[in-house]
Amino acid sequence: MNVEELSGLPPGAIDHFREDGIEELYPPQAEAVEAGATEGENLVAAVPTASGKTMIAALSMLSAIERGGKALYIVPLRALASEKKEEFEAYEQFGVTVGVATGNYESTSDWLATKDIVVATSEKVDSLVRNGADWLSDLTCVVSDEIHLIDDRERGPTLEVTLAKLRRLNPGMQQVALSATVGNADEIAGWLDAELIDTDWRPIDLKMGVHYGNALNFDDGSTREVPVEGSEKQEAALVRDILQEGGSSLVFVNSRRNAEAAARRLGQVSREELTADERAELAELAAEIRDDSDTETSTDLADCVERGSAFHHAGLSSTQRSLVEDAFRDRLLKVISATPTLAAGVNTPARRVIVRDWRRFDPSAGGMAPLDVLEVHQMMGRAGRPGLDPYGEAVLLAKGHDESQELFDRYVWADPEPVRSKLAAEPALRTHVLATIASGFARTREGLLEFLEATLYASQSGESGRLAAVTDDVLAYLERNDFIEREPPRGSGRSSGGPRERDGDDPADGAFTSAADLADQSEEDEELEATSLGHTVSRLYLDPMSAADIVHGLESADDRPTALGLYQLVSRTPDMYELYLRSGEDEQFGELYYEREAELLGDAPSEFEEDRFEDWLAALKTSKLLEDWAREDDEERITERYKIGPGDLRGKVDTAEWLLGAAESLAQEIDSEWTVAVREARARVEHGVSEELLELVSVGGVGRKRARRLYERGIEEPADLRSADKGVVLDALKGEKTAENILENAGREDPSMDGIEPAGGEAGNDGSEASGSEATKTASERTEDGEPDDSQSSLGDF
DNA sequence: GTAGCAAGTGTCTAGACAGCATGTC
DNA sequence: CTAGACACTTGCTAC
Repeated sequence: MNVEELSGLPPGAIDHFREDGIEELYPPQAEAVEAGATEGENLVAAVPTASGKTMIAALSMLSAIERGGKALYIVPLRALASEKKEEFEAYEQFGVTVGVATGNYESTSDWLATKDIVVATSEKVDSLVRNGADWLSDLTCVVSDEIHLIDDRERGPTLEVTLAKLRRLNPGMQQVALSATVGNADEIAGWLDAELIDTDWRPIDLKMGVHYGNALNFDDGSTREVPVEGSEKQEAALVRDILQEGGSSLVFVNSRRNAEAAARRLGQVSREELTADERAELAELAAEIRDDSDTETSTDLADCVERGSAFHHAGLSSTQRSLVEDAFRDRLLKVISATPTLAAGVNTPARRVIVRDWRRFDPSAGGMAPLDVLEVHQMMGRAGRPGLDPYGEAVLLAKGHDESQELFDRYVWADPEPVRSKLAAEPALRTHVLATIASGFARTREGLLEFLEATLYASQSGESGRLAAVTDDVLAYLERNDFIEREPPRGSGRSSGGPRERDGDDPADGAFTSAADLADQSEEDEELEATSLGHTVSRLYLDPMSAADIVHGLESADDRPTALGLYQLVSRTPDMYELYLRSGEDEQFGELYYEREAELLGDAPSEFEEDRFEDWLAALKTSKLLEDWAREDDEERITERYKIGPGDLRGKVDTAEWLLGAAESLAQEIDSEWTVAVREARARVEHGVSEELLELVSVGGVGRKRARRLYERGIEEPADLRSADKGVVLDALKGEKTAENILENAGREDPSMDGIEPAGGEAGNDGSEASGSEATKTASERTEDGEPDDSQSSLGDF
């Protein structure tokens, strides 16, 4: 089918596609159009990665917009949200507007309301539903990308429930679901009342094979000689082999350490094939990486990059990740060894994909467990760059003949697993049952069960017994913790009351009144209603269990909680991913625990309950990390001390910021006297500063480093910036431009630095030696009152 | 004495969404 | 039912 034959798209769209080099639709795309993609029909497209799924979505969304509607594109990752946004922004030339909504990415709901296409993560959509964004009921087309992630234990239920809610809000809307090829795409299509497009078609051929000994055997029967020389590893031989033909490779391994070690070794291979120009460009890239963060991870990565290889995992900072991805896409980097981050993330195709490790440590399995077929196929699907490679190759590595055979059977010939809903797990239901009640989608137990009937889980399981049983457990939990109340049935004359407003007199609750009215209101049933606390928890997007922990912790505090106490409180919450205790650290943190026991909120588990006590210490470790951060320790020092990467540190700080923000709202909600303490702890984590710098850091352009330098020179609050000697300010802030900018932000009348010389430094003031040593002293060697503190430095440096 | 290597032993394990309101060095 | 790569240490040999 030619693009010219498409109808129902906004004027200009077809020209745009043609300019983009698109003339003929791929077969799956043509199939989608025939199935009614441009006419508002529901579709499930289960097709391989990189075979034009986005185009199917685009055709659906654009035609929906042309009919006067509005489209939502749901993605699993923030990085994908920005990738898709950029892709769709090309449509602005023919008048289609695009907005993004993720947790850390701009945008008010009002602003999103004006956009034709909104790209958002599934959690963000869920959050928007909970917060009652009006525009959600204007949607006429919803696309769910990577819908097979519904199978994911943690995040799948969110997608599932959110889709069910969106369908309820907009009964007639078009649903388009994009999936990897999975075992049961037909079931998903059945659930969504959608036409199914299920095909293995790819724009470039994919040859799958297994390397063993000196031979690479492919699924099409062909063989390629790839000898392994001397003590080198199989992957090294395979990378060299394809690199000599000008092809890049992607190596998937099962741990960060393996990724780093492999990248180091593969650098020996890639450096052999570099041109002088490439060497120069790589040196620049390496410098950029070193510049981004001063950590061991950065140095190691930069050392690899100079040789044309790189590793990729979640310990990298987001800047480093995109630097690596971009350079690989530009064919500057020849090989990346990666953990699964790269399989699910943004598009980074390679000529040859090598799946080195097909087993991964899984404590619940008691050892190494084989990866899912779906996951291995996702990695393999990264092989083949459209327009650049004649075909893609995906290779598994076997050490023996038997293993080779096993890999063919297990992964090459095998079909991916079916997608199974994980909704009936208690943690998932705990969250979603509360949200469903709080946002008015159900107001009785029966209404709740009826709502859950619209999920994939129900359509898969057939019997609702288990779901009902878990729901009852969850309801009991929510009631026990004062998140919901059960009320005896009332007469049918009762005003509906805002489903999200506890002070029930607000009758109009915007778009959601209709949703609420749909809820079953049988007069016999007792009513379920979210308490004010329950509404808050739902809107804050907290796991109710986290909220309960926080509330109990705050209530148990007799004295003003310290920052460490609050950090530990949020760190032990299910919403904070645990930092894990290394060998010997149980003792170190056990010691720290006895030292600071009094600061911790709530009751510690007994030491005889080993697992729970260890979790408690792991949370203490996380909170110590946060305290170090809020004490102005350097990134380098923290990453080294906790053996983590810059990306992990950012992640922990981000999560803590979010949870402490939520804790502040909860503190207010329960009228805790510690609200201010929580706010301050949150601000300290947000900016990474000690208490005395909080004021300074509120000035635009002043962060933890600059604030410290100003403070050391006697400028202790924003008002001082307005009166301070400019020379001193300039000395603290270096660049004139920066200094002027900051003075302006502080509200100084005349911020100009013209003709000002930096003051201080060696010259003048009271003893340059004393001030110098004060300046170089790391913050951890200071205590709140400025005295040196022996106990901290001995405890601090493990 | 020491370089170089084989064998033995201990360690440790993927990822990443969310509130709210704006901006580090 | 279920681990295995890496990094570091020790021990041996050959000069």
